[in-house]
Amino acid sequence: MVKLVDVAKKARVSEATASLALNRKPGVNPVTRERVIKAARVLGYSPNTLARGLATRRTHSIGLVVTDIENPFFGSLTRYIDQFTLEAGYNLILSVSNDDLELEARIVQDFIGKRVDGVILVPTLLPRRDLSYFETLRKHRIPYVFSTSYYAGVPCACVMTDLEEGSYALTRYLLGLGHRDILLLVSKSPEVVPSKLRIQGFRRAFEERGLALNRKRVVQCEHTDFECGYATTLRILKKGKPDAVMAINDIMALGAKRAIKELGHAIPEEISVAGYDDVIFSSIPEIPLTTVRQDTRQIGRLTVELLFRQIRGKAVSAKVHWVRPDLVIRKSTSACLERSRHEAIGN
Amino acid sequence: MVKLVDVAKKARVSEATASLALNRKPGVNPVTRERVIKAARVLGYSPNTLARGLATRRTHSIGLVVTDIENPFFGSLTRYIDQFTLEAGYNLILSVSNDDLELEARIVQDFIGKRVDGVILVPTLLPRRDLSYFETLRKHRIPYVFSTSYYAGVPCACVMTDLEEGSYALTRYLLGLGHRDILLLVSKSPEVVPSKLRIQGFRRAFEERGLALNRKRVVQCEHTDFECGYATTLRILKKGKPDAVMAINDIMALGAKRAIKELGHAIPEEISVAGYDDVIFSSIPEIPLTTVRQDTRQIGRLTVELLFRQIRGKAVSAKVHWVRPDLVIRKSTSACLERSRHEAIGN
DNA sequence: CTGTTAGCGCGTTCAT
DNA sequence: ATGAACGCGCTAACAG
Repeated sequence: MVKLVDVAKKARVSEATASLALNRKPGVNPVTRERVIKAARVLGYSPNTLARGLATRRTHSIGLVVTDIENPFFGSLTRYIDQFTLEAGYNLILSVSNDDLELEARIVQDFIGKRVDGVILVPTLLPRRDLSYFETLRKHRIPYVFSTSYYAGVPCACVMTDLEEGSYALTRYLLGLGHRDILLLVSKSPEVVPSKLRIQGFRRAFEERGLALNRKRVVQCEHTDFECGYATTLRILKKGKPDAVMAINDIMALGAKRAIKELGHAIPEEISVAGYDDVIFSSIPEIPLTTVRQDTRQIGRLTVELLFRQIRGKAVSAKVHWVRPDLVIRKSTSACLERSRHEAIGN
Repeated sequence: MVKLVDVAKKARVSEATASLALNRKPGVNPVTRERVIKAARVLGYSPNTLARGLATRRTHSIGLVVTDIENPFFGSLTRYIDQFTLEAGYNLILSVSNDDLELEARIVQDFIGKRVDGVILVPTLLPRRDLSYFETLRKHRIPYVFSTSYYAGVPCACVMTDLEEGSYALTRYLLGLGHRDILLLVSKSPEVVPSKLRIQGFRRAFEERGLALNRKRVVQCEHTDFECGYATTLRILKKGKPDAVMAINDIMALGAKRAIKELGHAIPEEISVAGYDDVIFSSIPEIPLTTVRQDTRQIGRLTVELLFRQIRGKAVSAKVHWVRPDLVIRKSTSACLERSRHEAIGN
């Protein structure tokens, strides 16, 4: 294992000079510097980041916790966060929490142990009561930022799509098409931010029209995947046909579509379906899903920016930085035929 | 920053004893041990992994390089690799190479600097000539394993699907349906393992039937994404209609489907389409893509297993460990109507 | 400009 | 069973 002292010897300088030269710091003769750099290359020297981190108290790595890396939405977000941190000269350490609160805590603890310079956290879809690791992060003066969602009660900046607005826009659009009996599929814990905001936007659109919101149409699902979207929709449709189905994400919406088709209903003629996220697959001609796009690139960019601002010592207010959602209308939604026979449809 | 010495003081023992106690090593009085552990908890002690790694020369973290984390295929693979390494008590450091050779090299160099205990590499879709970082890995005695593909000329174990076999099975199936003029969309550099093997399987199926393979039907694409699958297919179809189109992955196949539909051809009646990977979206009713499934869980499990065998000091032969592919027949393929009018279709 | 020295926080002999 | 002293590889502060 060739180390700094070996390089120094070969270049006939002291360890300190070798260090300065290799780190391109000022105050070292250009000729000596080149000699050191060459010696390092010849010997195949690769600096030990651990030792460096121990000495400088900075690791140049930031930790990212993601809930579900199989979902292209988070895949895309991860890609951009990785890209932007890399451009800033930092490395990303990624771990997958799999929506498990305890695992998430372990991961963050590990990040702290690794002395990362910052943490980006994509919260799980479960309410977190034990906030102790945030306290540990604070004690260690490790900056952290929420991305995509946040845990209530944690004083921390957050970058996320204005889900309430997106949900509102989508619901308003559906109501405008004459739909009244709209099913909303949310997560297991509806009090969690991503669900809560979507429900709020949903309700706002109804109230705006002076319509009452049937709370029973807001359905909690154990998981937020294809299977669960399918099973839940199937179960509910057997008890009565809604005008439209909105899901918390695209993949659940696709599950819902499957259930609807299986029961012989036409989409969108009989039932409209809408998702959320605008995952790449949703734009494919076969899928044509109406959805609300979340700009992962923008979210990633702002998240990284906010984190680095803190790393550079600047204070960042613990508020939410909202990213604008984008209603994307495709072919899984259309006017509600049944209603239009009975009622006049408002604008 | 509370450190080991602080814990030791609070527990009224020496640093050495505190270390032994916290690491649950033998030779320390159970009572003292509890006292130490409690002191650590009270103080919110979080051991500095850097210092530990420096002292023990083991970091308990392994590095993973992935090419494209937006593709659910790699998302799924990453999920399993993360899971299995975690179960083994190791942490994963993930970086995205974005199919960039130079970036890949930088990432691996960084892993070496971080003194990871092992590296898992998903090679890019480009041929790698500069093999120097493998030499550096060897010098540092850091074990490494290829997953999903490998670079020719590097003595290293690899876990991947038997792509040749999968491609053969799929081609054979299409030939059996009467298709003869089959388009094969591969990557920019056809000499790269994932493309080469698919082409070989393709050819074997043709030769088995005594058919000549029209080399012009093996088409190289700049990228392996939806857009490129779409554009390439569009371009080629304008010069003549093939019986079927096979793509190197599912997402390209979907691009091909779009092009075919856009030109007004029916799938599968006029042109059959098949993909590769069996990404979750391919199973969705709207997509019904015939494809070759790769068992990401199995690949992930074996990859991690092979790496840890090396980490434990056991020798591992530098051969490829093939995982069985699985032909999945859905509704994007069917018998070739045109041929069946003219020729008798073999079994 | 360059060399000397003292930590960074922890694990690990070797005594006791 | 416990403690003192040293080393892991590197950077930073201070001399020269």
